[in-house]
Amino acid sequence: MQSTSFTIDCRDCAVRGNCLPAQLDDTAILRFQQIVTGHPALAKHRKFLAQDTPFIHVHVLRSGQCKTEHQAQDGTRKVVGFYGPGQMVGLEGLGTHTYRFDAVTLCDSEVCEIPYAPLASLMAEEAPLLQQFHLLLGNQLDRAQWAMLMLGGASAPQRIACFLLDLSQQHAALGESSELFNLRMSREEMGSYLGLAVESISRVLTRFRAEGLINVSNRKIVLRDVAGLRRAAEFNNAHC
Amino acid sequence: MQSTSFTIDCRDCAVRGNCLPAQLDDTAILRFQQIVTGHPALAKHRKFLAQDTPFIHVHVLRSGQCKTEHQAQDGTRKVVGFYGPGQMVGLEGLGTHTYRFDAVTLCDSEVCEIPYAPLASLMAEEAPLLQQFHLLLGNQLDRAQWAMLMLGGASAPQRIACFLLDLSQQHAALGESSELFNLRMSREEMGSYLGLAVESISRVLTRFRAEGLINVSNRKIVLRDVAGLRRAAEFNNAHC
DNA sequence: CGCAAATTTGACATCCCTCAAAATTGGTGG
DNA sequence: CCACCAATTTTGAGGGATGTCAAATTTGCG
Repeated sequence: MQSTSFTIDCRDCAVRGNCLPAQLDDTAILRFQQIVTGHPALAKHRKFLAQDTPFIHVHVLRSGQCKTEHQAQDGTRKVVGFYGPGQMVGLEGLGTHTYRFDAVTLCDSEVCEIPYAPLASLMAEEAPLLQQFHLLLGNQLDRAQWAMLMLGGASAPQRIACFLLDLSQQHAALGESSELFNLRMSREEMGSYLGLAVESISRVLTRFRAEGLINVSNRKIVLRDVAGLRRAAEFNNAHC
Repeated sequence: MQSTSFTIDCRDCAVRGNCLPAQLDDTAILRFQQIVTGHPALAKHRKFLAQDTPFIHVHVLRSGQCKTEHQAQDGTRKVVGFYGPGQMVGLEGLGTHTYRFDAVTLCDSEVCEIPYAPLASLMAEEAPLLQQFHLLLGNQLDRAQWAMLMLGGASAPQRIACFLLDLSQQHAALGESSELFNLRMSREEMGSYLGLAVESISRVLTRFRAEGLINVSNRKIVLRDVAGLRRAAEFNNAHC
């Protein structure tokens, strides 16, 4: 996929506190880094994982953002998840030994590759690494099950309100503004993820603007009334 | 929750081949068993995990079946998953340190409890245990993401066809008939899980019967035309 | 500046939910 | 063992939310 690769330094990484080596001391981090492969930045819309290819590496976003996408036999594509800095991508391969989805960058991004076999060996020796891996894995499972609740039970406005609040929270977690941000994905990708038609996304966003909940101009979003959005989401769980 | 508990013997367990100690040799299994707590059989409709309580144990179904269920602040309940013998329940707690859902038996069941802390220590020493844990976790993530695809994109008949085929496969995996089985859950629970109204479930099942795809009499299901069901599912991925 | 892609808006169709009621099932006590 | 009652399931009628199709508008990029 890339012609060159190089070792990276986790200690100067912006997401160090949330990533796999979060709990490792300096000597352990050095061991960890030895099995991590860094790559030159990937351009926007680059596929870096291919559905149905063997699972070998755990991939972690160092910067940027990406989506995972399922392609059905009839060619239909559907977005399954969005991922930001510090998140692992492709973990469903742990069960099937095969990536189940394509992973595609939404903007220029850096992706670290960690071959699973040596990672597992290192986990056996460094307990904090094992803990952190399980923590991140548990979070992914939690997010997926929360998404199931949404997709199975929430109306279009509820889904979109939840989605915006979730984005807001993720931005906050990265130390960025939680009320003013740019969508990295198209309406079509949003709709695909939320199980809604592009037109529905557009209509609801317009309605939210008319109701004074948000400002939206193309991909620029301003949350004007977070409490109101929460009411619109009315999906009372810890995620929104 | 239970007044008594006792150690169990994994070697005579029906699901040994799929459970956590699947890959362990006899001496390792003995160590594993020391941290597992067995319990007397739970009756039907017993809650054995409570939403928002601290995550301490990994729970594994030794026999029977259960559902996990989310309760919203307004009291609304929604089924998030169904689990059978050999499957772990409550793993989303790995991320949040809190069970996110109630777990309730659908029929008389046996549940093993494994405290996570010593389990993690043992994983560090027994590599096959680590592998199996990650395999099962990966499978859960895979299932959840597959459910997202269904809930976000499939029609009522597609969801129900998928669901039946999935059940069929699970029964086959346990060495039972894949074409004749009993539903352990009510129409309401099915609908809640699939994001459909009870009435829709009923109507679609009746239609499937009229089309010769299945026989259904209350909770007794016979798959009469698996190929036809697959066509109805038309959700062309490895799960159906 | 110009064109292709993305987004918005409008009109209409459809699937599924809601409400209502009948039929069936399963459990309980006589 | 049977009768009864509550809970579950089925069936029917009608409405509403969201998808589909079509076209106008805006955006982004060369």
